[in-house]
Amino acid sequence: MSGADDPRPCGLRERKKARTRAAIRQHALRLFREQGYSATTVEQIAEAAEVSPSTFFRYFPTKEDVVLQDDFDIIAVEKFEAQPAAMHPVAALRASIREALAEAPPDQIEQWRELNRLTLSVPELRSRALDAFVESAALLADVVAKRTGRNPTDFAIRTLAGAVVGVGMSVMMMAADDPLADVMALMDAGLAHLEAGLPL
Amino acid sequence: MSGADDPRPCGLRERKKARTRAAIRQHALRLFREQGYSATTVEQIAEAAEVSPSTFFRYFPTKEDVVLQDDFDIIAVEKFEAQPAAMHPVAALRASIREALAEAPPDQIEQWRELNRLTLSVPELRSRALDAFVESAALLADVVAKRTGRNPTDFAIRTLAGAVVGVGMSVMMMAADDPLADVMALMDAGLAHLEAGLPL
DNA sequence: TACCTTTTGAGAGTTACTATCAAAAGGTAG
DNA sequence: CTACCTTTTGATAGTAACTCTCAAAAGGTA
Repeated sequence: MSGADDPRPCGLRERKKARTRAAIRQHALRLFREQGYSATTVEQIAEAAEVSPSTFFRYFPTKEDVVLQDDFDIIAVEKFEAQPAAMHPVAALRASIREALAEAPPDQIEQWRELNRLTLSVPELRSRALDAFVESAALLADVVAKRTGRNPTDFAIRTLAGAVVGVGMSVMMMAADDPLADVMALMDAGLAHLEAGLPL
Repeated sequence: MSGADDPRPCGLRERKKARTRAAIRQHALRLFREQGYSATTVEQIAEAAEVSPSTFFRYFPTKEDVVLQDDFDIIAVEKFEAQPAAMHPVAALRASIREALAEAPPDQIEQWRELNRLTLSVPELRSRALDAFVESAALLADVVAKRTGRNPTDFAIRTLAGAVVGVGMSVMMMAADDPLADVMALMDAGLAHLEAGLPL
């Protein structure tokens, strides 16, 4: 259920921590599903996971982070850096997303889907997700700058990164309107459209 | 109830409300400037503005809204709708922003600047601002759809709107890095770049 | 003046989050 | 196994952003 945990569980301590973390998230998501995000208190989550509220906050700095702490971005960025340098940035990004999805186990993808759904439907979470998106964009801009041997603060590069992120957000909003939509497929289409020069 | 809708502040009541609202915002911004956003409590603001905390929350649903409730977007959208229908959406948007700035009094512009600075420097505010940005984009997409006689849910249109918003955000982040920058000039340059097809 | 509506403040309550600190559990050396 | 050190945990107390309710005050009207 909780997908990508540490690939090598070393000490007993590490394993227990991972289990606690997974338990908290699992019970949190269940409660959110059953009674809604804001109607669920941290105290309830802690009780369900059989830890103290203090411990909850040790594992997740905020209630939002139970939903938002997500490794998809990180994986995608890793994939991006592995793309051939000659590739157009937008094309490289599309490839990265495709690869990240292809390699992830199905239950991981299903969890991403649920987190996505939740994020889109709770305004509080959506705001923070957008913020994370923008941060990823800054990272993307840096990576693109490195690939093209230009300054990371280059206006053209940052504007491009901004446009990419904007398309991503627009896709998120479209997916929010239609919960049955395949977010990742839409994302690919949106980036393809951007690659084509945004024809109307 | 006095029948007709009143777009102008007529009675004493309306004027007092406007004054209270302005006082709260003014004292809040001063306190934020003096001691920082998060170090300032709603209680302090209420006391400075000589109202009760209850009254503060009647005027602004959250502490964040003191900073974020902003009429620039609304004005810009109005301007946008007044642009000739034949104009390219991005060009029309650039013109709208230019006009909105040209018509606003200098002190209004200065306040926008300060709000902008604050918004960029406080993560909490930034998140919410991004959200507002995206909402404006949805509005923009609708307007563009009307102009071109297409479906408001048209993928190409929403993707274009997303890209525009993304460029806007990227400009905001660049301005955050360099507080001396002229946000509006950067915004115009970014949109011009997008209009040109995002050449690297 | 009398009356009705809107606005306000006071008070109590909820919840996310922070800080501290002693107890418990995990891990290690003798 | 014992003694010891480090990490993790839970209890407690506190802060601050809200929310709700209700009666008093102020604005407006007949």
